[in-house]
Amino acid sequence: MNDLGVTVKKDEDFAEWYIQVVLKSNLLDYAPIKGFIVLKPYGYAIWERIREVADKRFKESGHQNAFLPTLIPESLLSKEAEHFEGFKPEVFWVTHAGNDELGERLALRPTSETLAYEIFSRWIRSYRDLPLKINFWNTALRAEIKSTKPLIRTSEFLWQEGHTVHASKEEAEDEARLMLSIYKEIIEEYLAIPVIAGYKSDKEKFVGADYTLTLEALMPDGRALQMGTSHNLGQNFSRPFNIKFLGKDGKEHYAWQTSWGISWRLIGALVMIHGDDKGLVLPPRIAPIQIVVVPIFYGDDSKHSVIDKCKNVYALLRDRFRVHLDDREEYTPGYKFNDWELKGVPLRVEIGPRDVKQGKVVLARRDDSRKVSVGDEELLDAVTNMLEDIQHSLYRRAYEFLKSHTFSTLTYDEFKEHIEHGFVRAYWCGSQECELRIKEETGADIRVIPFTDDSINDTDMLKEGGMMKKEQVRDGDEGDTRCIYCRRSAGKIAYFAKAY
RNA sequence: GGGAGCGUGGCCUAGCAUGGAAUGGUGCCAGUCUCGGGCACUGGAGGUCGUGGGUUCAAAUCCCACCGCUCCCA
Repeated sequence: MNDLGVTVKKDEDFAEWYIQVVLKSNLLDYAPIKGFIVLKPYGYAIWERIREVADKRFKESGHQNAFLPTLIPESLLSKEAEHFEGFKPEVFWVTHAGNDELGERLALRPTSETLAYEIFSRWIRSYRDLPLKINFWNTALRAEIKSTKPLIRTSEFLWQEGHTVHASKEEAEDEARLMLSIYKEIIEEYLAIPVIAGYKSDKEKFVGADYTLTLEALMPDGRALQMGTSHNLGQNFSRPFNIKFLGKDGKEHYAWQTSWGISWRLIGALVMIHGDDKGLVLPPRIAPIQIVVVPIFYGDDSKHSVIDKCKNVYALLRDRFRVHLDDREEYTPGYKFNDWELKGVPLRVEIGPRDVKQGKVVLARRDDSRKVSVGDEELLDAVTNMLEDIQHSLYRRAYEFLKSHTFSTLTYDEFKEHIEHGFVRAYWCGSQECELRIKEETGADIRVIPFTDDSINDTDMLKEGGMMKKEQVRDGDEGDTRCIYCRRSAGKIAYFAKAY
């Protein structure tokens, strides 16, 4: 063993493990500017898969892609005061054009609401122009100086930001909810990461939004990670940006808006949740390479028959799967096994002289390291089933982790103990003061206030009942539903956790 | 905002106390040999010791300043 592989164990030094995995598996590299990274081809291929899946859903639900400039004049960015105050500390400013100082500073977009809405206001005149539903695949820049982490917290990140304009409040609400459910589907069914859906508290919501919907996942170190957000902006932006339309009633109305986004942070979550001591483990539905074929040959005698069989298998699988034939001659099979395991390819097909002779191949799973030998005629079925099985067992494993690290409690003492290990589900009075105090004393935030009135969460946790029961923290708690902190009567149930 | 530590071939690293030819591993290149779990051997290329200044016959080593990075505390 040498330092080509990951040299620390995931459960012994998680932070170091994460860095080694993302670097050594060839996802990314550091850039020469603090807080910035370079996404290498293998990492970008994962982003392309996420983008492919998401883009399809966006288009199916009536959204169109467009492009916006990176620079936003200060006068525009500051037009919505609360929004500006929120982003100000992390804005990069362009102050010069060549040698000349600019009359007005230009922000490198931290997010595009202000720029997009200035433009939207020129496009919208009548209710017939609505709804306007546009998505941008781009990057955003936020100056992160402390505690940066590749993919999780970087000063520039790849993301998509959707921006919509609607004629009614209800329509905007539905849109915000719909996009969250689309995100949830992508994250759970493709990335195999279970999430908890609900509202952000006022303290944690997007600055300028009426409310923010969020999806929260739990990382192996017990910290929560925000996976995607969808904001109902109400009329908070349409007023300052003057997005008005003439309704059927012949009167002018301010429009109702949403914005929503997911970023390459999802790749970071993927690494943390599914990875192991050997490196990455990618769910088949999102893996850029689902199957790698590795030939094993001794001398020239068997070499040709092995290579031929590998090519046949490759051709057979290529139509239905993303498959790669590793025919490099300068590396030994053992080296290749380790290399592809580091890169997280879900399934490996090994073909050697023995397999050629017996009319078989060896299939090796990345998730549990099991190897099986299957006859050539069963190959297609076996591969299909195994990939599905890997997809589901990865989700299952992540789900069991989330479940076993989500604690329900009625006492603050227990709260402080559990908060070190995952989500704590507790009653909360709804006051920001309690929220701040808890943050101060324990380092934990309210990550999500779960939905109680809809079907979004019913796909998993809630359906199983028990600890996830909607109206109660725990079964039979009707007698004590007071706030975990101030002991006043509680209006809500909230999930607390330390966050990235 | 406060404190501590670290910068040596692509990467990791020895050397620094007590100044005197820059150590080893990995990776890279060539060849031979191998290949069912990171093969082995031989040879080779690759270094402004973060930057600038100072002390000294002599500085990776001691002193000063700067730059960069990491960690801890608020």
